[in-house]
Amino acid sequence: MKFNIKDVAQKAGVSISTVSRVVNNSKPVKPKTRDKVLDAIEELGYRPNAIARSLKIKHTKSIGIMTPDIANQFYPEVVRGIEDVANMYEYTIFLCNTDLNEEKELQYFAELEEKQIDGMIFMGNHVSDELHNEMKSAGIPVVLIGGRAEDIPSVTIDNEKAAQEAVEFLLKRGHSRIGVITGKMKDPMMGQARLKGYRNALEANKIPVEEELIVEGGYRYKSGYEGAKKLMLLNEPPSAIFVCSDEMAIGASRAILEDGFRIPQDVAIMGFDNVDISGKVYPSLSTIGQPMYEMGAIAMRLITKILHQESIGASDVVLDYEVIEREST
Amino acid sequence: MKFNIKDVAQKAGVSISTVSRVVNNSKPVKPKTRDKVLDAIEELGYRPNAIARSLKIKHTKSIGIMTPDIANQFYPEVVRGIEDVANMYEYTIFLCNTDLNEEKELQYFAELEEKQIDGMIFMGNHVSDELHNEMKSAGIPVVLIGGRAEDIPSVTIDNEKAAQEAVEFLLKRGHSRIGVITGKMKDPMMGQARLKGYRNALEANKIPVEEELIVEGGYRYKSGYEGAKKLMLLNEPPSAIFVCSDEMAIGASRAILEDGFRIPQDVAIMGFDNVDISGKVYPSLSTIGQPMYEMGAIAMRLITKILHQESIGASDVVLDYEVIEREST
DNA sequence: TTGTAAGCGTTATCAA
DNA sequence: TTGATAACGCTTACAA
Repeated sequence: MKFNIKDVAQKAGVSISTVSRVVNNSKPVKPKTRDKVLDAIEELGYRPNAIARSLKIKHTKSIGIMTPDIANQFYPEVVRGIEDVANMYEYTIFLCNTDLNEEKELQYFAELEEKQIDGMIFMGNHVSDELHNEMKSAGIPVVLIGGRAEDIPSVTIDNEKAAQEAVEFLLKRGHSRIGVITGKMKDPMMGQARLKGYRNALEANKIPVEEELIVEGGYRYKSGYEGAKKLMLLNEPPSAIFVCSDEMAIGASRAILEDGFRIPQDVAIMGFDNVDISGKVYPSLSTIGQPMYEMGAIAMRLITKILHQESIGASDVVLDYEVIEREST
Repeated sequence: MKFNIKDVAQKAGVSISTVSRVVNNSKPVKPKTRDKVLDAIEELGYRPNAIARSLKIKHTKSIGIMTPDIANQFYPEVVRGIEDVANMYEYTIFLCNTDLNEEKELQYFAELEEKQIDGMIFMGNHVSDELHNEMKSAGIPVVLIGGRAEDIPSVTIDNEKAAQEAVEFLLKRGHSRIGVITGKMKDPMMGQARLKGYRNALEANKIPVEEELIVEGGYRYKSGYEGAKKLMLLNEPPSAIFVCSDEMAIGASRAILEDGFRIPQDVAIMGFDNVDISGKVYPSLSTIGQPMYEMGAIAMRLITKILHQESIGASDVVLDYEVIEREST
């Protein structure tokens, strides 16, 4: 049996307003009547209906998260970061998987907007024009993680600079013939920016960029595996490879080991992300550490700040990365 | 600017009822007036308010998921399975991380119940009495993944049998001194059942169970690492180790490799779960494959069935596992 | 300190 | 085929 505020009021012999007042602690209530109400609540096992409440007060304490695929190594950690601070502020989160599909992004956005979410955190490699419109017109705070879009707060790292440091790290270790397995080139951050960093590093060190050393990957294991195979088949294979995601780097390591090369003696591998597993595999992966948990936590914190109209300083927050040296270099 | 059904009605010059009818396609509407309404909707960019709708119709098309920690290797895949079928049936999911903490479980359950979720999928190693009460009295379908509780539908695999097969697999490869790194012993499935399977296998093969070969782990990498170190320090170390989760198995592998042993020549490793990464690490992990995605998908399917009152057959569905042979054995 | 009543944006019943 | 209107369960002026 499900009871509502009216039942409680009846049972306690008071009006529904006073029940509301004790439930929300919103106005003083005489201790005695408060106790009566509390007893009634207890006895009936009353649970307030948050939907009805939301309808009235016009917010839901729910926020949406759109992630390309929670089953990918990178996202669970940031979602955890989001959820922890969401929970702290008593928000609860809707999770959506978009598969980077614009249709799905749009459809989910509409769905969540109808459900009156108070805010939304978006991860994806690009905000389409249509989605951008939706975001602007929805009238709720949106923050991006790992990407940028006009007029929308974001939390990122400096991918270009990080990538540059990654290959400079390799350069300093004496490598001069360095391959790269990139992200998808249509992805501005994971694709373009990181490749740009690679080029920067070589140019800054007066090393000519050879196109044959650049192979386009994606994000997943398989493309890393294939990319490395390709690279090692070159007449003059690289002595080090900068792989633009850890998952690909693990694939690349496997390919290299299979081909009978040693890591890092024959070829060094530098990853990107510092996904949980990268320190645990053998050989453990040197990589660029992205503060995934923090990115999520900060994004969510941003949302709460906007919601509470605390001034938010710079609305594009750029977090520090770190270069992590492990066994693969 | 946010518009509601009234605004649309006004703009279209009809009553709100007919707007509702065209929005929901619930009753015939003359094509001409339908068009007027559609135009108004378009023009205003009207989005129905699902909260108001839910208040009236008494369901929300939202379901809750409680997971110990989405950042653990195992869960993202099952959550993905859940979400995919949820999406198919137009449900959207609330995600919660409990850290296996009973307080948090209870608190989240109440929160979601107040938000009027239509159903709930629970993952955790145990359903406390209090939570069990809540589940029964909430009046919504609940299904468990990876665990059992009285009167609550569940989807699992036969952990005991799977574990037994895992060690029998080792036995058949000629190992007779087999160590085990267990899950937490207070966990009925990952802890108790899998250890039971280990004992069964040895007993069935008339091999005495030696307590020194049994070390209690947990779930994470570190306990696998430490467990293996301990085992390899024995006067007579095992020639194979059955590790009750892949993440621990990866930790164990690392420990063994560090100690200068080879896998599988000196010691074979058998994991459990078949987490995404286990086929990608080096050496790749032989393991028991749990159909994680399917577990999620089926659990969610169960929810929709109950919600639509389709009869559900057996309410405890036990899925097949598979023993996967890779490089570590 | 408490109660009455209006209203949040829908759906659905009933009449027209 | 359409329109008034009463819920749905709550919060919040306003009055007492």
